[in-house]
Amino acid sequence: MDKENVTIYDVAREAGVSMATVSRVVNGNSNVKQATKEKVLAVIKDLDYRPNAVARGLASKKTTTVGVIIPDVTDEFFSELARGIDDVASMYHYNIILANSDESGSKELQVLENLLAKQVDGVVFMGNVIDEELRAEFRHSHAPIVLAGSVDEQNQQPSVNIDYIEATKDAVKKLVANGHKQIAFVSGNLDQSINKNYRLKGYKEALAEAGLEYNEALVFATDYFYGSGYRIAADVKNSIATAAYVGDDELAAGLLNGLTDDGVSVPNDFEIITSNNTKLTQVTRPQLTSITQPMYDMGAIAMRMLTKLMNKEELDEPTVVLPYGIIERQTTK
Amino acid sequence: MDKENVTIYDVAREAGVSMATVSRVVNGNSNVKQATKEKVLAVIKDLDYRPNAVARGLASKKTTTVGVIIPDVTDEFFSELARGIDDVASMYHYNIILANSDESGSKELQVLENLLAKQVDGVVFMGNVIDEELRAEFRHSHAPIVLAGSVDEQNQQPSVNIDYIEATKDAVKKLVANGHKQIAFVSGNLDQSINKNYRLKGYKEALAEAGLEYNEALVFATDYFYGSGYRIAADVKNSIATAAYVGDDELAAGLLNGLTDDGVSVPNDFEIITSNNTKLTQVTRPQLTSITQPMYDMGAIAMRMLTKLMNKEELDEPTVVLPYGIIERQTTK
DNA sequence: CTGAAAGCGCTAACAT
DNA sequence: ATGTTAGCGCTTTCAG
Repeated sequence: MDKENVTIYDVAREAGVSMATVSRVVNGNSNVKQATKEKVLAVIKDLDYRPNAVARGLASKKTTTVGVIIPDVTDEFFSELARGIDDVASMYHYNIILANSDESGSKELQVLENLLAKQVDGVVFMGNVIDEELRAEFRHSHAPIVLAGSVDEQNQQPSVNIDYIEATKDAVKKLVANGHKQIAFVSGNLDQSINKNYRLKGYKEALAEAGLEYNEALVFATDYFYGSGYRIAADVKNSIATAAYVGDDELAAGLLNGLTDDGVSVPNDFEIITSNNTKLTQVTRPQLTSITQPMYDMGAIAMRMLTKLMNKEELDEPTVVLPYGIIERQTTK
Repeated sequence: MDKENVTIYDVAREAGVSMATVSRVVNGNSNVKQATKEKVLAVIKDLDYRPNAVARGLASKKTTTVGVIIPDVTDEFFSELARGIDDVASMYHYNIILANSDESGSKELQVLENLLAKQVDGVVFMGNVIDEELRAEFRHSHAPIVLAGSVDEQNQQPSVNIDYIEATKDAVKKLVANGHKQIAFVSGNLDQSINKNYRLKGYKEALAEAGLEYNEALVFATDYFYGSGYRIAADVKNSIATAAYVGDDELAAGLLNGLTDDGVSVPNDFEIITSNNTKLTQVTRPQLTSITQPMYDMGAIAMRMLTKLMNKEELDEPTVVLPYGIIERQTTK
């Protein structure tokens, strides 16, 4: 029942040509007479020949697959990026091996080694803490690696991002402009440099420019879950804050609902501005005012850059910084 | 600069043994003297040898990667499934090639052929319309294929699901029990058999059992976007419906908000029950009452089944039907 | 317990 | 325009 797989050799024999010729027509090499080409094509169809990509990969040293390391596919922010990546990947005839890392350094490292062992032609990495070990693996890698929606303080890898410092700063300034003096900073873990060295930095800069003092009691760091935001609402309510900048939409949704359920009226009693403009921001009531960033495009562009790198082309700009915006909805006045 | 890749041959030479022996220690074959094993391991570490998975795949005819066809990673329902799949895949040392299909028959087919060409050891398929061409490819496939969260009317493939007919029926019956006589059925495209032959069927059965007449004017079929739900709200409001069963959470969230913004008070004036219990259901205000289904587990179990199949083991049960539930939140009384 | 050797199915010079 | 011939880096009999 398991009929033998038909190989390039079979079609060569059947078509009365050499393997090389078959290989040529399969790969669209123009150096083949029209007549032979047709004959070969006919045999291919007849035998239902399907080239073995693994063999091809071994011989050509190209697998036409790229690795994608993602914190969590279930996270709206990253899944949007992943979609952008996959769309342009498939446009260029690449497949993606997707691996969840949970932003765990050890998993990221192990997964990366795994991908490299599988001879991926390149990888796009998403994750916000790049330790020395990982960095070493990046350097060691034969395949190009680009970062998407992920900051690298040392800026050694090609990457595509928005300016997180400025974006956060703008968001906080908006709150300042609305008259707030006590603004909470709510984010994920401060071990992640995107939170500590980018968002928090932008937050501080905005305060400084407004002549407001930085107060650690207004910094709430947790994780990225809705429930965490909901739970932290009580603490925020009990603080002296009258508004909050939030680094993640699920967190913001949780905070908003927690506050609302606790009798706080947003935006009348409290204003909120969040960061990613995912679908969630339109679902909550009131709808969340948010920084906007082009997640899909970030993924798409990162992948496009990767195709160039894999093709040994020069990058015009190794670090692309995309524009962000702020969309005012109903959690700010 | 591009230092030559170190191959199994290099370590064999360096360790003074044959390639076969190196291969044995790399693969944990017990037939190696402890001393030789240690020597080889030392050389491997020394040379930083990394086995080439592509070569391995060609020689062994196993790639330890499985294909995953998903309608859209960005869809919460499917991304949860994907996470379950990836987690058990990595537990069994498989990687997944993830491909978005947008439920387009032609893309699904093309992607499947592609995956098969890459010699994946198996595939898990998510998608709700399986046409004859695709089915033929399934049959033709050398690699086992299991369906996850996707119905197959002909039930030819191993699959894991919940009982969509019963679940929908229960949901609608709940609405009936709450006194409703005019219940709207809101879903994605009726071309998808999950909507037409499962959900709608369950809906009709519930009506029939309640002695209620089926009324086509109460059937609203659109797609799976929040905006579509929001837009359709007006039509629903203008219909004679006093409650709705909705086949998708984004759609339900849209409907809910559309209705609310239009002055309809849920659940007082109108009740809603949705289907997937994704994160969204807790974010909306009022929170959505929903059918619950174990998305993550469905993915995990599907992948677990696949590992058995790839291992030539028998499946106890080719069609696993997981339990569902209904969680009452605030869009029903 | 270890080695020799034959592939796995294809690409890529190099000839012709 | 087409064929010959080496590999690609590893696994896997088969011997010993």
